Amino acid sequence: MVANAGPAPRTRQRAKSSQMHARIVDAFIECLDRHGYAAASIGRVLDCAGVSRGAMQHHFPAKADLVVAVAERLMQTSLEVVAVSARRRERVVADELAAMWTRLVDTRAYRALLEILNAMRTDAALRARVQPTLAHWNEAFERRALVLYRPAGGDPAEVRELLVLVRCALRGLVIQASIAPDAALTRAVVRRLIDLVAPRLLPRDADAPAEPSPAPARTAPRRA
Amino acid sequence: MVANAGPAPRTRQRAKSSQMHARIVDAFIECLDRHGYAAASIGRVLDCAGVSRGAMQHHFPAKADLVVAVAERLMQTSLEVVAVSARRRERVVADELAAMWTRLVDTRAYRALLEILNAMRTDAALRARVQPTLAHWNEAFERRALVLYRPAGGDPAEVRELLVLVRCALRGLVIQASIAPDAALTRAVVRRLIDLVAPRLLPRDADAPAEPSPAPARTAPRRA
DNA sequence: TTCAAAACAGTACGATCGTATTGTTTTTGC
DNA sequence: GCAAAAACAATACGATCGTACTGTTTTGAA
Repeated sequence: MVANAGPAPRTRQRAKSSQMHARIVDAFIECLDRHGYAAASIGRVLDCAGVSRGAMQHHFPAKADLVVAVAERLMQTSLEVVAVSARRRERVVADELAAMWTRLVDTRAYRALLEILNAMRTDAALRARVQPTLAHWNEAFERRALVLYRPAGGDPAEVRELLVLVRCALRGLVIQASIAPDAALTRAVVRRLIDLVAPRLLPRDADAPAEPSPAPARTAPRRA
Repeated sequence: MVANAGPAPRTRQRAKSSQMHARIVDAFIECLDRHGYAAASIGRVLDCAGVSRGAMQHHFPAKADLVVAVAERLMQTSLEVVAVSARRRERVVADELAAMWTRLVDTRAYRALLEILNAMRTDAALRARVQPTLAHWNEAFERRALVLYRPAGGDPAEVRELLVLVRCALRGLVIQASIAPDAALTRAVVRRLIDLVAPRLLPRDADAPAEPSPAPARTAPRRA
């Protein structure tokens, strides 16, 4: 529950504290990515971060606190990544979706988050604690999406459902790419997904016309 | 490595043995689905199956043996499910994809398999042991797919890539549906996926013409 | 019938997990 | 400067994990 955000640490103590806090969190993220949720034990995180057991106990009285803190930080980070990616002026839908893979999903941070999300499936207590942040995360995504895109088919639910579909597909692709590494296939699948979804999402404020997409985009024209 | 398939058990001993074998495997699958990979400990499986530690030791000397056996059984089972689903005469692509969700993915068995697949991401030893079966599994899927479907775009790689996309999307949707249960949204996303993919997969042997798909299928016409 | 092997049962052991506990250093408010 | 609190360090403990080990029953071939 320690507020990590902001330039807060005025005193010297809080500076050291939040620095240690960040070291633990970063180490846990790395352990999640490299060893998975089950093997991301406290001892391993301690070794990875180079901190003592007492420090861990002080900042995170229980392991669940650490997991929740990391989950919340990862979700916040992912929102920032998406925001940065959208602040660009180009606004080509296909490029934004492609960036969603390279900059957001195919990332150490997202793989770590995926481990937590998957753990939430069977851990009711964890699910209950992360649920609020997760809901806020989803809402933020959808609110942004509805501002940026309008459905090609006219159905207002289409944007939301398509973006859930994209997220799920990329999520599943992370696992696929990890257990059967085939970079060419992975790239091809991402492109297929984009070719299918992008024509149905039209940019809302036309700073640039950016792909009016009258044609259903047959066989991946290598992007316009 | 005990051959599970076939009507083999001629003797009384082998009958009992394979029965016990199946009980352990089934219990492990249920534990994987309900508690996740990390919490699917031997003790829990023992309680769930109601067998002794000695029996477990006899049939599966190490836990990895159990995991591998279960992974292989689950993959084999999923192949059978797909085969049954394809033997029907209707051959409507959209229906087949829909069945892939309800009969294959949204299933206790597949959730268990997903736990193992996800564990393979970070467990190199497990990945190495399951890799051959996994490769065979993927090949079988793709071979069948290439027999049943032809690409609407002419690109022969399209069928393979689209089916990988479908599998990944449904895989990610399993997690989504578990951590944020919204049955309506889940169904809607599955339908969106089908509406996007089905028009690009044409049935090969036209027992029935079954959806020639000249129109790109705009807003989910509730299935033909 | 006999005997060895398979099948199962139950206990024991070392390792590791998460957490509680106690002690030491550093920082801060007064 | 000083007491209190925060921050960090280090050890200890109970629980659980996976596996090894020893005993008992059942089975199949001779």
